[in-house]
Amino acid sequence: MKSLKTPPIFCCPPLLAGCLTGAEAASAATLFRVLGEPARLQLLSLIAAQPSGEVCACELVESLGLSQPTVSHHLKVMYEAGLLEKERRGTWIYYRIVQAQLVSLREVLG
Amino acid sequence: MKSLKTPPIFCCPPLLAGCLTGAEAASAATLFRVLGEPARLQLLSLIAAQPSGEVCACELVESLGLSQPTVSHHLKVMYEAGLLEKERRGTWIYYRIVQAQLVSLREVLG
DNA sequence: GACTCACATCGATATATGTCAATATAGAAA
DNA sequence: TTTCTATATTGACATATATCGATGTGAGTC
Repeated sequence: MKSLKTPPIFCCPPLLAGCLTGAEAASAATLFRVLGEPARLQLLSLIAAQPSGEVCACELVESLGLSQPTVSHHLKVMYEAGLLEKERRGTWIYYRIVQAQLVSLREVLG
Repeated sequence: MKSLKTPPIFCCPPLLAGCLTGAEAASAATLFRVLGEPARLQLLSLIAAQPSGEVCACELVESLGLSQPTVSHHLKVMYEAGLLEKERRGTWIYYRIVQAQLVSLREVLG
């Protein structure tokens, strides 16, 4: 914090408002934080690598060295963040990537 | 985990290797995790909004509602992640954004 | 040297979260 | 209904980290 007894002589004037509002920063940060986990990035990569664009959850459990509850947890985190959509077909649940969220993050990085 | 006593009859065959290796996922996740903090995104936004492309640290301290040690911590985290570079000029330290890291993250999202 | 400003580090604390074993739930098939 | 498979939830634990007050460090000024 700047000292209270002296005016800002040596330092620069306050910045203009930045491009990102607090709310925008918060929502983008929530998505980035979801991506900030190697296991989740690999799950996304596995889904994206499929020509069908979807993968059943049991395949994802087998592909990483993680337990089934842990994979289920990561899928839930990404689903609730809007990065994945899921569809039940019989016993299995298929996950797909929601592109819109990734696109908005790319714009933040631009 | 799949049951050990039965072969994978009802389930699908293992996936091919995903696009991201474990190491690639780890390094990208580290960067995403750094971005997964609203305060850090706002700091980046403030720096990016400057025509000069650089901002002295004291301005950043004043622009967010956070204490000076906290801002210093966030700047250090981003600097060590390679997202920022800094230059001391006299008493002040100026921070600039390193574009290369952001570009690589955009590619991961593509 | 003495003082001030800018920034970094330390220590402590609270909170968040990744992980798994155990268990629950839900659908399919017998 | 009973049983099996697929997925989710719970509870517990360990680790990471955001935050701040206090203090240290380094540069400039008097």
